[in-house]
Amino acid sequence: MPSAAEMEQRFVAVLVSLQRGEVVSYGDVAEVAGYPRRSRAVGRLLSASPVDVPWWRVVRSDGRLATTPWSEQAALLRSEGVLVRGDRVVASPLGRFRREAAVDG
DNA sequence: CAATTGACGGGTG
DNA sequence: GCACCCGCCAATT
Repeated sequence: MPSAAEMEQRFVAVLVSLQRGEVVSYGDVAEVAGYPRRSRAVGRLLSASPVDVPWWRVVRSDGRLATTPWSEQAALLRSEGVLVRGDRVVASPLGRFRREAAVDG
């Protein structure tokens, strides 16, 4: 059984692999890292932000940004070409881990 | 050790 | 959209 540190290390590996304009959900990061249903652990890692990772490319599974209306996240995403309306990501491919686009005007 | 707390996710009405 | 509900799991109290 991998330790919690190992798990977080895997999370980081996935996070740093995200490309510019690529958006994924917390659950996606956990699953791709090999730890399904560890979405909360991903959020906890980012809340601690112990490492240099593109945290702004991680949103909720429904496309909403972080719990609080962090204007910075929206700004960073827009700077990468991601369409953001209010606290929601729209017309985003949600990275290479999500096929659905939930495209809406 | 029990309860609470989150940058979560899905379901129901 | 809103209000609740439950499951989940590491850290904190």
